[in-house]
Amino acid sequence: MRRVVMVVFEGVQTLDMTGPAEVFANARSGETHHYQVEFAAIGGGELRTSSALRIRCRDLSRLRPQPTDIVVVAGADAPAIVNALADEKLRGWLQRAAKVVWRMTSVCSGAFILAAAGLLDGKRTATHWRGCEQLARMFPNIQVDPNAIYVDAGRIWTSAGVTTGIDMALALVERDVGREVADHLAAELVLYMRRPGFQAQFSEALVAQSAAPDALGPAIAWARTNLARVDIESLAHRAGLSLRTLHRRCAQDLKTTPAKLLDKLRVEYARTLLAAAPRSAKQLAVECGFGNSTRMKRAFERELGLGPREYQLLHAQA
DNA sequence: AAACATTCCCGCCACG
DNA sequence: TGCGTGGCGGGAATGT
Repeated sequence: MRRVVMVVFEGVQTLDMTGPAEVFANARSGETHHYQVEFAAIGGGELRTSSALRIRCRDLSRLRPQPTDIVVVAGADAPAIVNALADEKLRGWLQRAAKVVWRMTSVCSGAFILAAAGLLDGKRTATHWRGCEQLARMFPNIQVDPNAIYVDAGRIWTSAGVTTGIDMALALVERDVGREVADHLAAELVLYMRRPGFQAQFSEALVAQSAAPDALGPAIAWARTNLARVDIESLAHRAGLSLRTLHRRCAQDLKTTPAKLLDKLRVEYARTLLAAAPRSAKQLAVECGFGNSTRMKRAFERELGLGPREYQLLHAQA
């Protein structure tokens, strides 16, 4: 039986710790549990999480890292994470543990703590999409992968935001114990779909809309529900902009171009349709506004690095 | 696979 | 003059 050490601190993001904890604590074959979960913080005692939940935890300083341990470092929002980063004892413990334990992992902004302890140098890393740029700036040696849900860098794993910790934990269970147990767990937790590590962590459409000021936002929202019809011209019209200005606004506000934006929305929509029910490539292409399956295939390859067919196969498991 | 057609992008300039 | 906009046109990218 492995021990899972959930490393927490004052103000820790509740789901970052409870999500993975739930996965590990419920991983079992018949009556046999595979993990024993412990919550630990420097100093121990009682602390408050982000959602005002109070938890009682062990003193991390007194916990001796074991070769079979999995360590999970949770994340937090701005003030709490900064305090955690500054905690020398915490960093020291993590550095010592990293040399010993089976796996060192982080959820969300927990990656900042691992980074501050120097454990991510030269490693590919995932973190919350909002923190990607900052992580890359603060630690230039780290290869931040903004698209990953989680990253398996050998003994060190990092996951993106909040609920992605669950996906990572499931992947770890699958690695340790096997596919069956992981699948069973996913079903128990009523997960809609287990996500592979490389799937984009957020909806392109939502981000595009929130980043787009005034008339462009609603126009994008409209485009999303009319993908079978829109083209660049109608999008511009809808936004009340000329083609030229639409190009400029896309470049400036969304760091993309109109054609690429539409392709992204289309691919994203295709993915949700694919997840909902099987359909022919031709029909899917029409529904998403690609028109034909060749164009759709190319767009998929550009956006995701794999075609619709492979994408579908990959998700058939769930 | 290669030639042909279309669409897209962006520098440039004129306008208010 | 400064600032944002719209239209033009050609070369690049994409699609057929």
